[in-house]
Amino acid sequence: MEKKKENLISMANLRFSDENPSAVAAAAAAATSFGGSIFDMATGAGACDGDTKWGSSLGFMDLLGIHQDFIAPSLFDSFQPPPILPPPPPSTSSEPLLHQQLDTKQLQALPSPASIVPESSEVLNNPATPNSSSFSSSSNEAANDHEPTKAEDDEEEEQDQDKTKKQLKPKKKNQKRQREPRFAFMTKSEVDHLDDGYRWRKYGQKAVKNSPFPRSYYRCTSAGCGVKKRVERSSDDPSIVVTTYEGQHKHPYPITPRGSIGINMDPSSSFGRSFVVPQPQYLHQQQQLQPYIYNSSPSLNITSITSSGSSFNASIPDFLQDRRFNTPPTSSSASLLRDHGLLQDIVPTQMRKEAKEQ
DNA sequence: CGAATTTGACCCGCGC
DNA sequence: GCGCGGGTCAAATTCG
Repeated sequence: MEKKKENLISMANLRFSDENPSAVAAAAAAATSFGGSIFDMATGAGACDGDTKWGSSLGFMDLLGIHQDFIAPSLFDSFQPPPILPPPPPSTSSEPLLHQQLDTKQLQALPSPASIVPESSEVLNNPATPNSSSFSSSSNEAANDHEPTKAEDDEEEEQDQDKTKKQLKPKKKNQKRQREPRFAFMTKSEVDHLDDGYRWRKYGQKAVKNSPFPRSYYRCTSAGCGVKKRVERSSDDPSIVVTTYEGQHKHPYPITPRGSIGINMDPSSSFGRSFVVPQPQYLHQQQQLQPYIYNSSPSLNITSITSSGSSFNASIPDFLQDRRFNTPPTSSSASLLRDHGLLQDIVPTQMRKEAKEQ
């Protein structure tokens, strides 16, 4: 139980911000490509009019573009399925997550409401520390970013030591790790590493406490791009893959070898806001896929969290506020986590909705 | 042969 | 101060 909670919490810890739209987009792309569907969350219960709505040329980027306009009190209230999902890449053998099975337990474990209650972030990373808003805590690293002093001081010394010990990263200290905004989402997939169109290089893997599944760490291979991605499987539901993006790509969206994803990231336009979407055919597929894409059952949860309360609103994706998506998110929908990174804040919302709608 | 992955060790922050 | 867990590094290995 605890574990589950922790998992969720950690996810909640992620920050959803406008600072890393590309990451978000990538996430979205990945999610969608997996059939996981970030968006499957949005539609109304079971209603899959998604194709009509989503069918439009709205791009992921647009959808995901985290803008500052979003001010909706409740993300979910205004959230609806995105227009189109990129065709699932062949490489990913995503299985139709027909029904999300995020553990209800987990969900239940999370407190309540959602709406953007900044302070509620308590549960985050540190269940133990209540007031340390998780948000801040999880992002505490980020928070710490501003304090180079000590770090720098120690830095030199430490470096020496480090060297002596093992020539490991001398730099680390300097930069006192600044955590980029993170964006996490859950997808149901057999494949751990979702193909989001970007090139990733795995640089580490760690066993996850209380989970039989390891966590893999990836870094964008593009030079100068420090975007990282963390992938792990939910211990609760092995079919669920939790992907966390950190940072934003500073380069154009790479051309997908598979050509499965037609995303056109135009660096000049705020990093790929334009998303070229799929062929009509896909739409058809979509319908077929709908069950897991728009399915009312939450097959996927998007969790996003903003590091700062203020950023919260700012970080909300356009699509969330797009009037095109008028239908309230449904139960099934994935939960969008944002906000102080409290998963609970989000999940609850979802749940609430579900309750309502049902 | 270069790129990507694996994997053990180390760093770092945090709670106790 | 110590232990734990998350995150990262980099040498070794594997793959294309």
